[in-house]
Amino acid sequence: MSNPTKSNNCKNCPYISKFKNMLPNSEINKIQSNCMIVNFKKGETIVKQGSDVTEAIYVLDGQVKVFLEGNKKNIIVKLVRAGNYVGLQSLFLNERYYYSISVIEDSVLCMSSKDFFIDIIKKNSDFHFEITSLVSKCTSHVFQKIIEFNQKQVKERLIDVLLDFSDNVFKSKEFILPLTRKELSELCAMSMENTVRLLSEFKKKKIINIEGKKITILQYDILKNS
Amino acid sequence: MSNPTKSNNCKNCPYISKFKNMLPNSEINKIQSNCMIVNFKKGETIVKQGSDVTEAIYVLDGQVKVFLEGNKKNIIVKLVRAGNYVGLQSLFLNERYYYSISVIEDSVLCMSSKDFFIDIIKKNSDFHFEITSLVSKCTSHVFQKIIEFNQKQVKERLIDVLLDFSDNVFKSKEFILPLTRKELSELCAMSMENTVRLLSEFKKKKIINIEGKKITILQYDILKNS
DNA sequence: CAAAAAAATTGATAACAATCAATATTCTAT
DNA sequence: ATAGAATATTGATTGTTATCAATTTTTTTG
Repeated sequence: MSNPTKSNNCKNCPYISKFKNMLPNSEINKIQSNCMIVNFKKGETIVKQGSDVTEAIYVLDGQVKVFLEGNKKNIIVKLVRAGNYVGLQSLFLNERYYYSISVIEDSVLCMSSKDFFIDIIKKNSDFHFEITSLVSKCTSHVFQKIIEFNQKQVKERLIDVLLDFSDNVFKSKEFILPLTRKELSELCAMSMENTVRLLSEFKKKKIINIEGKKITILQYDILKNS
Repeated sequence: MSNPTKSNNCKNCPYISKFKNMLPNSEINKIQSNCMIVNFKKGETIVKQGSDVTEAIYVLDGQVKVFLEGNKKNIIVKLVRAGNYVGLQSLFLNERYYYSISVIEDSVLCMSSKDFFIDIIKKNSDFHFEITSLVSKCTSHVFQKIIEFNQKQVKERLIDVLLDFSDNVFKSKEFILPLTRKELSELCAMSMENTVRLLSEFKKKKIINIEGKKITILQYDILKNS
């Protein structure tokens, strides 16, 4: 983490503009003078499981992971990319963080204090409603994870993650995995050895190609139906 | 489901009074004339996975389960008792229900239409904030479930459920399980056979006693540390 | 650049938990 | 009250996935 700076222009922020029609200019000005831009380097921790919730956190650039720290292994609940809040679901509870957040590629975050943020949403019902929807969407996502982790086997879970990267994140059959093998396994809630083994199996069958972190999906349909 | 009736007095409803200080009387009157009291019998379905979200649902009496319907087995994500909303997290999304809700003991529900409910929260920021907090709490709960299901073994999961009933639900070492063995296993995300096997094991070791659905925790500390 | 550390890979083994199967018990409805 | 259905129980077996171990490759850092 380095160089927290004041925002100089929320109105032109490509991400915050999503909320422009929910907030009058006067409120955006208030947000601008109350938020802080902070740079994080890959690997740095933004939020540590068990710590106090003091800030609303918005990812302006880069990508972060939300994960649960277990005894030996972690589980990555989701990746959050630029243009999204992260950790919103803890902002409205008098509880400590029950998960950690760290940075998987150099990132820029926008932070506002919890009290300030709550004040803003209470005074702007459309924005408030949007925030409620976002928390709901997070809940929905976690429900899906429960299905994913408990009703599917490791192979299917890994395939789902690969297809998600291809279909939704990079929108390309070829992409650079922004995760280590260990992180990939944490995202699938399985052991790293099995992750590697399955990737090798797919490669041997020429369903995908792997060069380090570069993955190419060669036979999309076969992968999808494996 | 039977006999939907108009509410006759929200102000004296022991549950809704939790929100009294967040809503002016005029709004409570509006809620009263816009909500419907519905009785459900044990086993009946309130919400079917995949169906449209049209109502805000509040459990006035009884108990319901929220569960994910998988291919062969279900997973119960949570039990919701009297005095709580259920399914709130779907009310603010333009998505269908991604889970089902059904009744595990005869229950009385209070239902308001989605649009009406959203209108109410948008006009009452304290109540709105409370609803946001409740959705957040739900998210928090589901996160815990991910840990529970993925970092703990079946034995520990079953123990956790038994202790939760003893400590938090019935606040007694002896209680009548409101679930079948199959439902208990779905709450622990494990097979029914293993659930029964483990219960039998605990009984044989005289850690608990079982007579049908009546469970008595005989050696609390040993159970807790098993 | 070299040494050390971290990450990735592969094989062998073990543990956990699901499934299958058979039977017993309890509940439900006529 | 009784038949049929649903639920519960126990044992045997199988399959999946984690763990352990050993090695290779890549990355980091002094």
